[in-house]
Amino acid sequence: MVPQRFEIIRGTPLFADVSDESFEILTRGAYIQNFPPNMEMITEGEPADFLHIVENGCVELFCQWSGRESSITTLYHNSTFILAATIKNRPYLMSARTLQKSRVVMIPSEDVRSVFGADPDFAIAIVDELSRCYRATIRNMKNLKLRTSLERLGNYILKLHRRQGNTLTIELPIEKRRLASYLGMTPENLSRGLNSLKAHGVEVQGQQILIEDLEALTKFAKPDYLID
Amino acid sequence: MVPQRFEIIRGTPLFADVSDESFEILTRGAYIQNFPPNMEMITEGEPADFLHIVENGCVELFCQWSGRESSITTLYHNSTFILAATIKNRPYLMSARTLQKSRVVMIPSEDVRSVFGADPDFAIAIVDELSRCYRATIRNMKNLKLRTSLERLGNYILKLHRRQGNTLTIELPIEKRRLASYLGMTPENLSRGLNSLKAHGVEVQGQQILIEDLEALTKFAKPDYLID
DNA sequence: CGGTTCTTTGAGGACCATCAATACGCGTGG
DNA sequence: CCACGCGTATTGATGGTCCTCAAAGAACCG
Repeated sequence: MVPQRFEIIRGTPLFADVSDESFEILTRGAYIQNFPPNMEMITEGEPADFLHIVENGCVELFCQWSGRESSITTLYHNSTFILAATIKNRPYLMSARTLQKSRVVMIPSEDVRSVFGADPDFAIAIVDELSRCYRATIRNMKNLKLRTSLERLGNYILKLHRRQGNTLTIELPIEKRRLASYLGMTPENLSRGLNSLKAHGVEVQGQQILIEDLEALTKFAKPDYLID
Repeated sequence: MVPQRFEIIRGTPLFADVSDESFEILTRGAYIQNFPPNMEMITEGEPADFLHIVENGCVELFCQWSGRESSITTLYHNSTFILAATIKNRPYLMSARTLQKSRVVMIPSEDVRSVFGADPDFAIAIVDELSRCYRATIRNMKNLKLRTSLERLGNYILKLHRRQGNTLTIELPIEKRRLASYLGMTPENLSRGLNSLKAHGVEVQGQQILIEDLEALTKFAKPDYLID
């Protein structure tokens, strides 16, 4: 019955290849929690007692300093966080809050570390996941340092376009103020930025975005496979 | 005699715990190369055929897009790069160039991946290194997104202060234009920024920086253990 | 010592943040 | 069903930060 409850995460890359024994150890001390929207689940600086996995819903990782706040990334189903803190047994560097009602699996960090040492397949999966997240962060950094806010916005829209099956009508998955923070700009500036992109074939109506001239937008945003 | 040549890296965290057999495999196909200063060793987009380790000297990781360039980090002796690309067998996301005459060990990525699968101690060391780099990048990101350029500069000086044994006379380890790029600003702005920090107890003479009022600088920069 | 590169300083302008006010959207309760 | 209240989104005005361009000074190197 325990395996039953955790069936969903069993299929994710991080756990797909682990042995049944390992999975049993990992889930033995684990539990599942349902969070309401807008709930701060973890706070930066706290010890990383659990590895978290978003089973469904939506979780934002963000950070704060000196009264300011910035959104780092948004996680959806079957995403893990924050693996590095768990592995190194160090405090979280980011806080996490739910954006929607979310179901989250929590595995005690100790169990993760001990199975990591005992099961080579799990170790490989961990390294894979870590590398993936690391590289995603580097891409994010390049995006921030090499592009203007308008270019970041344009490429973000193109990324949504690709993710949502190359449709020209795109739905923003998060609130604009959070998107603004993620892109390193203010909500006001995002609003103006979306208007500026009209000159490059982008039309906006609320959460809907319409790409009227994909070629123009692409020419402006210059997406790059080493960033996006 | 092969172990002889690679004695220096044997003591670094990544290799300290691996078995002699594993180390022999890792170094069998490896070689050491001496690079002159200002030499581009690897270019982003290329396949990651080797794991690189800076044995001595100084290497800058940077990235480019649309004619712009940005410095990501600077590596000194016994630093590895770029591990994640090696593990995932993906193209480099960053380029690397020497800033000084440097001696670099290059281990074929295939050997790294095969020893990684066979030697659990090496796997642990890899995960440790990956986590460390990942967390460093997150800190970097927080620094960029949560602070103004002047605050970043102030905290950078404080970091040097700590690293150089809490002396009040600090030596900049890299050129100012590269520091500017690392901090996400232009050389002109860095120059002006250093002047602005006079108001917070910082005096500059060329590559030398003198902290005249540590308390004032600290009060201004507000260093944070979750960022710096 | 001459040439190159880096650094600094100044002027101007682009970009972006802040503040303020209005409009919009949405859920709640009357 | 509508009115209300709350949070979000937009728009305008303003100012600050930061980049660009240009030129002069300083450091480095052959």
